[in-house]
Amino acid sequence: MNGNAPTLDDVARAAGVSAATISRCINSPDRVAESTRRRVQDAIDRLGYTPNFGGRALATRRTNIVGAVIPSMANAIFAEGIQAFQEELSREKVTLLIGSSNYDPDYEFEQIQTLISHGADGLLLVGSNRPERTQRFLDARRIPTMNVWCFQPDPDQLFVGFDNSRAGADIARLVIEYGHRNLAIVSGICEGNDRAADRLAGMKQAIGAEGIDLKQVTMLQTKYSFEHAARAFDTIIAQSPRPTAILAGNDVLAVGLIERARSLGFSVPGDLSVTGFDDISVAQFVEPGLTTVRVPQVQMGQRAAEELLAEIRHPGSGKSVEMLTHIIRRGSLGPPTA
Amino acid sequence: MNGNAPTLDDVARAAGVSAATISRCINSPDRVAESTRRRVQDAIDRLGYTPNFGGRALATRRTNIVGAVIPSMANAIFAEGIQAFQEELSREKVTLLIGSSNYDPDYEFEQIQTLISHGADGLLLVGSNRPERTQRFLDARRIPTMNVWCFQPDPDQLFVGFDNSRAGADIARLVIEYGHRNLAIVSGICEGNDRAADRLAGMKQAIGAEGIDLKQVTMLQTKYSFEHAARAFDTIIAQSPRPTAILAGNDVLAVGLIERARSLGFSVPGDLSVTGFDDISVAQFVEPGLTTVRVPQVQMGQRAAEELLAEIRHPGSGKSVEMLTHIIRRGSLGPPTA
DNA sequence: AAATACATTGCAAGCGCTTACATTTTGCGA
DNA sequence: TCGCAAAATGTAAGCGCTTGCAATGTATTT
Repeated sequence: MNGNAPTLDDVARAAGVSAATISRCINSPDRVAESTRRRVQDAIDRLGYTPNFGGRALATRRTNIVGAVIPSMANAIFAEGIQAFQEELSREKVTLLIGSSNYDPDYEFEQIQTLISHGADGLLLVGSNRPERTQRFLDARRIPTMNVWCFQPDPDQLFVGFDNSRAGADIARLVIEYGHRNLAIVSGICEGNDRAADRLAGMKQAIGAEGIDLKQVTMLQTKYSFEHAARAFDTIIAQSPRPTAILAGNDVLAVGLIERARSLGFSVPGDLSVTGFDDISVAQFVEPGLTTVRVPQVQMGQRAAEELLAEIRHPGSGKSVEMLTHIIRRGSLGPPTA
Repeated sequence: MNGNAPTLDDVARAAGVSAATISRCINSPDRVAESTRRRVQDAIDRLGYTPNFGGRALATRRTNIVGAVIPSMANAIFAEGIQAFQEELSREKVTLLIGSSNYDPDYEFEQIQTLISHGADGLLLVGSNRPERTQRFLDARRIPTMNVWCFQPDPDQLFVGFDNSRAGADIARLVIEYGHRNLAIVSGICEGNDRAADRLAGMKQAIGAEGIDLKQVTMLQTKYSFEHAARAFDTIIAQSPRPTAILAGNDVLAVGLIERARSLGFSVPGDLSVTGFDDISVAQFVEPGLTTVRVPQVQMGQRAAEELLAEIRHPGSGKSVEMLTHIIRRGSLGPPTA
């Protein structure tokens, strides 16, 4: 905030009208005569006036801010979706406040509180299962909240997302179709991360259904980073019998696995197939291209914005939307070699 | 904002004291008697009170928000730096509002206005040369502003960045040292982007200084995307004599070039070397690894936060800092083949 | 020409909070 | 016990904006 910022009154004086008129010029221009509007606009431009946010928030009891808490800004997974979300919001003159939780529920709660105390009219959150305490806070404040990246037919909550479990099952089934029986899974850490947990559950379910003994499947959970993936690879490759395919819980892990494999001299998919999840942009630029589950990030972001805004403006009017994923086939998945 | 949110008065009534006392409990607890403080804290907890941001902003003329406008959220270039910036801020209980300009000066100006009107106490901007109009606005408002990703010894402005021109020269020199005489440059679009322009200028200067005729160097400017880079590659590869090395203005372009090269059957660096700029995380995962200029993103973000906060709290006390870049050698640059 | 409707504009009361200043309470020395 | 400084608390005036209501001006109808 700033000492020399011009206020409504300054503009009013400059334009020779009352403050109310200026306010109306800005908020409902059609209630003001064309000629005055021009004069006012002129004064606004000349003074470089911008409405003071605090004053406006106080008077309207609306901030036109929505908050988003994403698990991480450091990788590309959420970038596109958030970008789309933001674009949709700014079309409606709503500002986005972004926080990141680093996949930590406590930190997520903290971020949520910050956002709320900054007056966020609504919230975008990733995933759905959060601690009791967080949910209680949200409920008590009756903050319109949109959950993305997951989907549950829960009438009390707003979702725009997809079924991680089903998508996980789909990709697992595809791998098995290719003839792999000897599998490993490298998942994200499931605790506090329902998307990771659901993906894993879906994969396990599909694998079991295909008659493969889950006890024979090496399963690891690790952080979403190239290095962690590399370490996971080292563990997996030491198994005997050695898996012929690794299902990764997301693309960052998958790329990490592929890189490590190749730098150790394994060929992908010759010696070993790898699949990903999310279809972030690296997925098509890694060598070989990553066979992965495409998540409709952009659509998800847009739609989430629409429905959240609807819910904010007319509580009860936001709708939940289930989106579909599909598998993108690139080179990283092939048949197993004998 | 929320109809049922308790206000200071509610708390005051519940605790049987005046609103002023509650305010003091929150902002300067030591000016309140221990016993009342406990009673008040109790009421606050019971009611789940959180100060209203608008009211507070209005009264203190401080928001504890800083804004950042980055050119793009869609690629990874700014992600790490911004993350570091944000972490540093939140340590000080300051919230970050992020906007993106899509490399468009007009849109940047718009975002800046939004940020300011939301009460940002200070601003983080990428690069330094912005339109007259933008600069005037900033100056008029006396908004503490930090410029990153560039460095100019301008006493009137705050910088935490590095010399793009020098770094550009460094990498060009390295390429020439490898024996390349036949060069091409694929730069970002320089108009309105001083970083891109400086990098290009540095490269040209170094190339000229090594006695290579700049007229023989194919130079293209294009948007930062894999596809645009691919198209640029097609142009370059049609040149005769064919360049043996391409200097890219950033890593996204470089990766795009490499991918296109390989998919057309060229070997990198066998047939053609490629260098990047920025060292985003894909750079080490593309095949071959990208020889590029490492930019100290994280440090830059941290330091920018520190100095900007200093400037906000005590105008005049923020310092400009020049950081150093260095070249990371990976596989994409090799000697030319005869 | 008077009456009516409607479009413009101004007036003034808050919105929830902080803070300078005024007032009350408390603690302590004489 | 009284007086007085210091500590604790209360009072009230804004901070910049929106908005219901009132007042004015203008055009249309009778």
